[in-house]
Amino acid sequence: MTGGTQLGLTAVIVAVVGATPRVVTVRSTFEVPAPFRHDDTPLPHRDALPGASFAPERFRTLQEAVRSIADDLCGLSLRYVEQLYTFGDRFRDPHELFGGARSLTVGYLALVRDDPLGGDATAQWRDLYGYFPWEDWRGERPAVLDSIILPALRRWIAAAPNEAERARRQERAQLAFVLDGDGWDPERVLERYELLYEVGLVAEAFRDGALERLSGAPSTELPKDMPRTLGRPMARDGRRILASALERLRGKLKYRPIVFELLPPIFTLNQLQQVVEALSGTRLHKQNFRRLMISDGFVEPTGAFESQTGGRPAELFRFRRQAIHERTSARAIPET
Amino acid sequence: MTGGTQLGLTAVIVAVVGATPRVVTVRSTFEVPAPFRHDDTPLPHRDALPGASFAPERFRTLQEAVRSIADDLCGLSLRYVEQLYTFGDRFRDPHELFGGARSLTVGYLALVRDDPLGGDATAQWRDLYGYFPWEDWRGERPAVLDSIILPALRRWIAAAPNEAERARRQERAQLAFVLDGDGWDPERVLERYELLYEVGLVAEAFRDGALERLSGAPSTELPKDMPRTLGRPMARDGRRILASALERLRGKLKYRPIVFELLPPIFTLNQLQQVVEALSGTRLHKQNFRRLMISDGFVEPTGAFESQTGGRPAELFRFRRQAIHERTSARAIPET
DNA sequence: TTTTATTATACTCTATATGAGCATTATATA
DNA sequence: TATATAATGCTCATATAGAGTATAATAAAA
Repeated sequence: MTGGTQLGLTAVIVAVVGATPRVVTVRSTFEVPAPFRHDDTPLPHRDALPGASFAPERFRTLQEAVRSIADDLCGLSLRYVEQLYTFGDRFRDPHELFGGARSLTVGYLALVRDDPLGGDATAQWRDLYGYFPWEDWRGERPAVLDSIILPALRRWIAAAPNEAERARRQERAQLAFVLDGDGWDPERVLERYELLYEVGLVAEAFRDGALERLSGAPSTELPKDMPRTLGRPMARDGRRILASALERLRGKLKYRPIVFELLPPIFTLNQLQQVVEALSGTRLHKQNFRRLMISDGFVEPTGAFESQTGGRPAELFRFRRQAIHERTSARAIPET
Repeated sequence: MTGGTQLGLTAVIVAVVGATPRVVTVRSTFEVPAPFRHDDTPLPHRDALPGASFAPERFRTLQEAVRSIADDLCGLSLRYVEQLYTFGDRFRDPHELFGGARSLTVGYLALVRDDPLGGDATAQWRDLYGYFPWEDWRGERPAVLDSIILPALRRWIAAAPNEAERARRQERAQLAFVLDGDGWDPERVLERYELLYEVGLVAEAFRDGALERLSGAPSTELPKDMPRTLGRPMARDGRRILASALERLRGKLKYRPIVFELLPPIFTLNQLQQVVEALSGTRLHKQNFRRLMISDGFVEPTGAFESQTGGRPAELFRFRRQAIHERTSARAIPET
């Protein structure tokens, strides 16, 4: 049992302020150990997801430990917590490259209402789409797609060493980014991030390649001259975990009423819609959204009105918790 | 850092033979350590899910390690592997009760075609519904529901210490088992298992209570006289992991074409339907199922026919992999 | 005070998907 | 040749999604 494993917990803590989805980051303290450090050592990325190693003696469950981390590091009391995925690929944490034990982390998604941060002084809210600018389709089609991503993908496909590999690349790129035709799937967040990593369009790919070379580990092939990379990078595999979180969130949005965890107890349908749009990254049809929310029974009117709308006052609604029981099954295989 | 943690991997390996869903089990070797053993020490449950501790130096990814375990223990080459969940509750493994380190395991769902087992001589295929007899609604409504489960749930609700708790119990039972009305949700597999555990209708609840008392740990309150318990028990929290797997499988069935991983390359629509029914535990309308499969483009006719049907020969179909691209979004929030 | 801009809300229309059932076809067997 | 059995084809009613038009209630501008 050489080395053993180190088990950590990582939290993706999400809130929505107005129309902006936010995530909590803390400042990463990782430095390449001195013996390996050169003049051209790449600077580590400083945005990290809040996390800590799991202390088995202190917590009965992993979720309790996550709540404690969120409280300690961010001063937040989490409303909704859900396990995402356990990340265990070799070298996911650069410590491993320099003699550290194999590092695994269990990722969690947490939702909170917009609250002030306390705890660790480095904790702060950041715009989620700063990390994934290609994921926000609420306004125009994201400009980076046509200016950078699609051309780079086409070059990457053309550069395939053989025909079979070219076909595979074509298929992956088509599925993730829709090279031609339409059919952007908001849910393929992780697939897209991983493809960009592989193609070398995110800074982490270069950082990891450089660290691997420094440490003497066999390193990934990537162009020497770093092209323009996209989105704000994160320490370790933070952005991969964040991508998993956004993917899960978008998936669940459709069939579980989790948005309400992000809203105040009383809200207008427009606020509700803005939060959904912020997370799904798409625009919705207002009248139909309204019809759906009401007919599904997820909301009920309070009789009160919000008049700061700039137009006709909007009725205030509250979440109907019972609606979960009356839930209609998602698109189903036809029954009997 | 007292004790530390032990990280394992656990595989739920599923196949469908005809209309019977199967899962691989191996024989558990756990024994209560001698100093704690009494005359009335509960017998450990012998069905275990295949698993092993994670060897970080040998594997680049957790999934590689799972494939290796499946090969070593069961002689199987896994077609489809998907991470389920990481189980880390205190005492999920009885070793912990007797001084062992905190044990976590990462659960994986794997699908294979029906293959003979090799490897560990104790590996064998077992009927999945042997573990969850209340989950199979393909024939009659499962008899245990009315004969045992619902009455026990009603007693449990009535025995609540106060009104608030009674309401909570009522709500949970209604959601999971539909005390009255209709609306059985095939996907709430884990919720149902956990409720039965809490109510004391599965043998593991008694085993765990007894082991906790033996070890001196604070133990759960359960009736002294064990009532008739339901389904085949499993070692440790195997059945909880299995329930997660079935839940995930049923969920994915609706929007991802994973059934095809369980079928031979060429199959009739009836075979396809039987596999879906086996996993979902429900009956489907044959003509509509056919219409859906064809219109979604998931299958294409081969031109060949199967004549051992007992009636008109059935056309043989193959899976159309491209259909994944043309995928239609699941029940969606209305767009723009 | 009237007009205009703005947003909320109500309602309508159409295309499609789903749940259900009936009708027809192609086999094996009596 | 008749009968049982299963596969396949087709129709119909209803529900739901996507899209758009119409009306209502405000604040701010004219």
